Amino acid sequence: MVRSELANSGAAPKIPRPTTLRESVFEAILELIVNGSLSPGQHLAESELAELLGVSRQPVREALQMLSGEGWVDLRPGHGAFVHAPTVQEADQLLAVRALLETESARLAALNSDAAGVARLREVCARGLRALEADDIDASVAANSELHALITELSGNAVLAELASQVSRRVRWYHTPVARQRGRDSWEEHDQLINAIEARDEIRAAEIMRDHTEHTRSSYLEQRAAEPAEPQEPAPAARRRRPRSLSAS
Amino acid sequence: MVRSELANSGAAPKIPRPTTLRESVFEAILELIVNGSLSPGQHLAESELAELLGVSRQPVREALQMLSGEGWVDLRPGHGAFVHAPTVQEADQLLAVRALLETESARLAALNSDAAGVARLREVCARGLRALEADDIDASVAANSELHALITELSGNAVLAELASQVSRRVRWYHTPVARQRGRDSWEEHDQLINAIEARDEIRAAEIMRDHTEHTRSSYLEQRAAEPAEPQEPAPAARRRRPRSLSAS
DNA sequence: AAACTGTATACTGTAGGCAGTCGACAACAG
DNA sequence: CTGTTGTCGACTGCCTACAGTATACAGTTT
Repeated sequence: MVRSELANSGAAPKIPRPTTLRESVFEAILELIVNGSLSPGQHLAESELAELLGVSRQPVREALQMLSGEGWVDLRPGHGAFVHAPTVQEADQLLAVRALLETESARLAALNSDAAGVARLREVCARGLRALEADDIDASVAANSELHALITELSGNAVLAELASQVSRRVRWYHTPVARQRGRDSWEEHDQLINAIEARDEIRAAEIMRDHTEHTRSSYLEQRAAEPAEPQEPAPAARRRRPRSLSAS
Repeated sequence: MVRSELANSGAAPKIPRPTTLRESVFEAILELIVNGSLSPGQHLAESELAELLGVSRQPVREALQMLSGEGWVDLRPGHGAFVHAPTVQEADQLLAVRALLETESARLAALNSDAAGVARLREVCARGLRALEADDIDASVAANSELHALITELSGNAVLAELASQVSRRVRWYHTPVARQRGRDSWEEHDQLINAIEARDEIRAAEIMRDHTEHTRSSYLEQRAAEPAEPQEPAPAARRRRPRSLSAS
């Protein structure tokens, strides 16, 4: 059954399917949170976001609920959405979970990966190092995320990869400012990790990844210890009324 | 500062706070999925669910998005919601993740738990055994879930507990029919696990939990192997039009 | 007879609107 | 002056309505 000539003419550019509005809004708000335009604890009024983004309240509502599902905002019935304010304890717990998930990923990756996978790992690793040399922090951080994501993908466990991805995004938010501290060491550990994966040494791969994630964890805790204290008061949960300023800057 | 007499008159019946409608709808649909009224792959039309539950489409939409976030339904833009149809591979991966999370929970619980926690564990364990003696499968399964939830709680890592809880709920859905197979063994393993936790033996606790979850995993795979094949065709993703029957039974 | 095209139908995605509720502030009583 | 109560404002939660779009069916053409 020769369906049609068009079907075989591959290279379908996949017409720029306008994704649903709620997804665009989701990305937009997430960006505002990650880059700090919206500060933790801040109240998010649907109407204001809607006006700011030029859409109606409905897509904003749905986006906020998606964000709530991934832990970016807290939804208090009747009160609306508040940017999630992570406590030091919670950040630490999240880092612990990330360590667990990534360690297992590395172990499985060592068991399952093939030459092609290793090649991809090396490529990303090289890219990260180049970014580091060039003092391009953003590119370095991005490459770091990409490398970890790739490892979880190579684990062959999609569920694990999905979970690790979510956890990683939040971790990155919490400790982005810390990232610039440890660059060189981090990429050397990555290199050793790839070696272990290539050698199919699951024990060593897991070990290196555990140490690696523990390093970033302790580095995060040091950073926090150096700071004065919790920036936001924990009890009143930041109920300030009328923030009125969503100025994106 | 004596606030008021009322504040101290404990035993507040906590007026039946009407939770938001979307949460009730969420629970209702989840129940329909878990008990099989809605079969995997089935298309869920918002209007029908809305009419069935006596609410408007809006809360249904929001509930469906919550369900999508936890992996119960798949949301295809422009096409609506479909009950998630887990593949054998995915179920296996989920069981692997559960094993990972619960093993770590058991390890941490062994490190952190106190006498009170152990006492609660023993209480639940005893309850589960009684249910088993009485051939009360439902109560036994419930106690099982409760026990595992309690262990994750005792781990002291709330993030880990939250993740484990979500994963467990889905696992339970997948292998509920399998549960009745291994009852006696399961509760004996639980008993040993509690002993290890009480003895602060993190290594052994983790070991027992890993074996325990691996047992249920292999038992699941055996069950699936005994069955003919995948009940639903994977490719067309179940696009059947007009199911029209949401008959709850 | 087979395939293509036009039309009808039904569902989703989004917008707008209304009632209920919560918090804050001000007036009032003790 | 302190504690209480009434009123106002604002926001959320939900419902209804409309437009856009994908699917199925039937009619038409080759």
